[in-house]
Formats: sequence, structure tokens, C-alpha cells
Amino acid sequence: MLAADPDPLAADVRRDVVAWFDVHARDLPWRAHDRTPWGVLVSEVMLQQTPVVRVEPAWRAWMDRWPTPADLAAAPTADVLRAWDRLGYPRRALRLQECARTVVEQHGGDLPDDEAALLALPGVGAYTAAAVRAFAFGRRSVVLDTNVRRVLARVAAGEALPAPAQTVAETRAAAAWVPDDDAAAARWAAASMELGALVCTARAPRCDACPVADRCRWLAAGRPVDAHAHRRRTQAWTGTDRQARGRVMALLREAIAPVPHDAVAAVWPDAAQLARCLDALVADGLVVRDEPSGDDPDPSATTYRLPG
DNA sequence: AATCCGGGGCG
DNA sequence: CGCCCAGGATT
Repeated sequence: MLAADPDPLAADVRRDVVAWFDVHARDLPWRAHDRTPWGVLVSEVMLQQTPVVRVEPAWRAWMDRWPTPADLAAAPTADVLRAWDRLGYPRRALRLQECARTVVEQHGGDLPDDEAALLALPGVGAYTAAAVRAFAFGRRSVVLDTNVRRVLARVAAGEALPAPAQTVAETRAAAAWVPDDDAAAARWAAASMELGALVCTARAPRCDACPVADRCRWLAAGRPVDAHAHRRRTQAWTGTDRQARGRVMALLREAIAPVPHDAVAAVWPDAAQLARCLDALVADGLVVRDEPSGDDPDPSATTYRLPG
């Protein structure tokens, strides 16, 4: 397979974005000199759909409590879910602990550095595997998150926003922008993400502060509106299963003893929906249901708690 | 490719 | 109140 023709913009854009990053990079704890590969992975999992400002304090507390995969692997799952607190999508916390246990059992407690082994870890997908390779191990990889997608959509494709779904063609185009050299590729990954997070933002891009404004095809075209706007649909929230599940998880995180079914029912008005959500939470491993034993169990004696 | 999965803060 | 946030797993 032939490599795609290099974008004539790429070399200059990379140089200017990396130079900008050298000056403007945020001082985030998972970028500190004393960081560990495991700490980088923890940050990436926490950052999956949760903003940096909310992750930073949680990450500090988490790494102080469980600095290594072995520490997290040995923790009670209830403690892990409580420490996850309100970062959202608590299945990520379960996956992270499963990941820690896999690292201990299959990799001697040290995070692997090859793509396939990283992708095989629970909760690690294409983005996270690439990010860990670049940021923890300084290796070349195609790091394509929502920030890089937006930067490339604007600078290279001249579009306001990337398509709702990532395509193979987009991944291939992004790969063509990644330098061959390991260290240069890792710097481009970090710099392009940071530009998307701080300057080339989704809502109000600060083109006046952009190091590549004079090379941006979207800006040159007069900042045309989003071509996919008519297809975007906001995810509903009020009254959804996700809200109900969140209520239950919040209740169980606070509880110091198993919670009777009636007390769980008090946090959600729709009994049928709550029953469905509780079944799903139990199936997901986020909640444990304790049934009263005996031949004639009393359903009202059923209790719920966090696992482990 | 489409859905589901939390939660909060900002314009 | 819509929209966005360093996505992943499942179907």
C-alpha cells in the first residue's frame, strides 16, 4: 500500500504547533517528570469524556491512594467506585481495575508498551492505546481524539467540525500527518491535542491566538458553518436510564450499609424503569443485589450495595 | 454504523 | 437549555 501524498501544509503546521506547545502547554500532573506509565493510563481513562478540570484533582487523589497497578488490583471494588465519585460512566472504573489486574497477572505488574497488548487491556481502545504509547513511552502512534480531529478538520480539510463518526479515511489522513520519528510523533500528538483544547476549541475558537491561523484552510475559507450540523442530535438526559442509574450509584456510594429496596425506590419515581436499571447495574457488575434466603423470601427485604 | 453509558459547566 | 468534554463496548 502506498503512503498518502504528504500534505504540503503538514511540516510547517507541525513545526509551529509544537513550538506553540513548548510555550503554552498546561502544567498537568500526568505530564510531570515523576509520572509513571500507569499514571498516564489512569489519566487517559479518566479523561474519556470527562473534562481536564474535573479529572485533575481526582487523578491526584487516586494516584496517591493507588500508585501502581498492584495497588489498584488489590483494592475493594466498592472503594474504587467511591473514589471514582462523579467522574461519570462508572463502568470505566470497573474496567480500570480489571485493567490493573490484567497488568499484574499477564505483564508482571508493568504496563506493556506495544500496541496490541495495550489494546487487549480492558477499557483501552484505539485512542487510549495510542495515547499511552506516545505519552508514556514516547513512541510513534496515531493519536486521534476529539481535539486532534477538530484541528485537522479545520486546518487540513477546511471544515468547521469533524464528521460525527470517525472513518477509516480520516484515520489514514491523520496518520499521514504523524512524523516518522518517535519523539517528534509524540510531541505532535501532545501539541495538536493541546491546540484543540486551548485554542482550536469547538464553540468559540480563538483564531487570533492560533499559531497556524495563516495556514488554516477553514479560516481561509471564511470559517464556513458545520456541514454536519443538521445530523447532530443532543443526547437526552432527563428521565433517561442514564440519569436513573446515576441516582442509584450516587445513593449506593454514600451508603455505609446495604440499602433496602424501598430506599432505592425513593430516588426514582418510575418503578418499572428503576427495576430495569437495577437489573442492568447488577449485570454490569456495578451493583450487588442481596436476596433474602429461605423458601419464602420477602421481596421487600432485598438490599443493594456496591460490589466487593 | 448506531446506541448506550454520567455528569457538570459554559455560552 | 443546547452543546461539549483526551472514548469504549456492544449490537
